[in-house]
Amino acid sequence: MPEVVNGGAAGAAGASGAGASGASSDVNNNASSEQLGALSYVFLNSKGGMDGVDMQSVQQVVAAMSAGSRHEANERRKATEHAERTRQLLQRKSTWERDKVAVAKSRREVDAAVTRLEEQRRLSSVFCHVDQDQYYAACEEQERPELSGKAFAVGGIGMISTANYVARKYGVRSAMPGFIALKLCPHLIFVRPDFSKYTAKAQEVRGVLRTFDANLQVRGLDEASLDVTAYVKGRRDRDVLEAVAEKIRHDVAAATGGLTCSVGIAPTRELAKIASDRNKPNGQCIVEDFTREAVLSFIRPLETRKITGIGKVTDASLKALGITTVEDLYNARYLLHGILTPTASSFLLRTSLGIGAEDVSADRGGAEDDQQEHNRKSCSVERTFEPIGDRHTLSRKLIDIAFTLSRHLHDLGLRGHQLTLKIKLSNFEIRSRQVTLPHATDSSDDLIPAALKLLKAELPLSARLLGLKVSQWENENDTQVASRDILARFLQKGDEEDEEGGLRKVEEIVPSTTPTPAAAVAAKMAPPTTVRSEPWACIACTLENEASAKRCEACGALKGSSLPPTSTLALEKKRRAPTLLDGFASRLKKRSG
DNA sequence: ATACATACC
DNA sequence: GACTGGTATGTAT
Repeated sequence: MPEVVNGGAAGAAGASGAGASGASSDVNNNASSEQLGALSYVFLNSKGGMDGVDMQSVQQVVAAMSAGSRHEANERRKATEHAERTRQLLQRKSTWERDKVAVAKSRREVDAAVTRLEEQRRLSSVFCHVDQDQYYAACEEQERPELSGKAFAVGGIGMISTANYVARKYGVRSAMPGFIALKLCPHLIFVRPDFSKYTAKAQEVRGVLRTFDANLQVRGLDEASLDVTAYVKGRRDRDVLEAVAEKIRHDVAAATGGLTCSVGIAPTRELAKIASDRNKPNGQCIVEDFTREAVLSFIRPLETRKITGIGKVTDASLKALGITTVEDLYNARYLLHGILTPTASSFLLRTSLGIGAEDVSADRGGAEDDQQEHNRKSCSVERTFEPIGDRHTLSRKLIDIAFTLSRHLHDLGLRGHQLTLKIKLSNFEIRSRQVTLPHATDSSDDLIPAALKLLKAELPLSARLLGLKVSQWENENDTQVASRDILARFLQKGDEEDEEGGLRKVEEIVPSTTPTPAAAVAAKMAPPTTVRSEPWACIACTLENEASAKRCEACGALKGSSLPPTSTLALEKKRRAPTLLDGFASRLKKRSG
């Protein structure tokens, strides 16, 4: 749904304390890394339940805890890139401003677009956004009443998923590393996440919400967007809508044994979501009344960061252009149209008018509108670990991931044509490599060799994360396929015993006593005493190896068994990433040329 | 078609 | 000391 404005973090200045003062577009940051000073982390954005928090001192703790780390170094690297892109953005701004022809053209086009958008504005629908409060934490507290009133966080020392409201008073937030949270709140209790619990509760909640809109749209485990137009029979009186919001909150709490949620009601899904955040927790907000004027006065003063789709980076770019609020966004519409991509500028224009994506039916190709199930487009598994440079160890990790992914695909009844390897280097740089497979698959027999090949091409390196993603489903247009495949697999169940342990470690998959069928066959064909020049398939990772190889080239397992890894020096290749703003420049070139 | 960046929960 | 995991999408080449 959302777009990307892209551009620089630059905002550097703003960091923590007092916002960008006069902020008038003179942002002359030569962003040397020392000048960047305080880095901007997502979890430093004050959010619900953090009203009285001294963000200044939270910021200091975060900075102190991060100082000197590889992660911080990476953040600085990114900040420098952002600063450069912002510089280019401002450059293009001034070029555009001096080009009177371009400015005039922009005016014509945007004015026409605004007219068109206003024609499409619909104020007759009633949307309701439901957002569970501190969801994971609420689920946990329900089962462990002794946590009540105490500061706790769902997650671990590495990363926090959800902080309860008590912990938030200390500045602890989701997406914050646990060790930093612990510094902010020394008595913080960590609770291990239990997703099956949250999923089960989410189903209960959805059951309730479906009585208000059978076609609700879910967003993660703790959010849903409802079209309650039919439920309210088209009425939009304030008291009717307040009553609906109250009923939803009441019904959800009743059905879940007390889980609370916050509700927002508005003429678009986007506005309803923003409204739901206003009186959190356990509150509700109905946008004044369903008129153009009410909508505009609701959004105009909002900070751009409140808009779903405008994240940290985009927000910083907008700030560099002197844009802080939605009103600023509207006032800058000609400029934005002139210097951003059409997708980005039209998203921002629509947003600044408070017009919903659903009103602009052209986007979605109206016909296949309300598909019952959300169509998943990819399935992925990724794991973080202590930095590893040894290629055999990396291969084993990757094989484990492939088995897990295979099992997930299998459970979903999906087979894909595309395999993507994701690598996070030990310095936090992210790399991805993709192949198109000869046929759609969900099998580890296909995934493992392909994944290992992708990895091998990148070696040597030292990584802290590996991930695999499968996408591009077979028979995308055939909805029958999935269920047919599930049936097929059910019928072949006997063949799948080997696969069943997809989660087991490689070492467990290769018991040294019992040779796999492949190894047994290999043994018959080539007795150990004879050195036969036959290629062999590695038992551990299935890769075909040269006859002369004594060990698997990919995973290092000894021919006929698995083997402990040997170490390899970690070298990280240096690559130049093209930036989005480079692209803007070339697009402009095309235009004028 | 592939690689990278941004965003959301 | 320590900074996630899963999915979608936009942009460039």
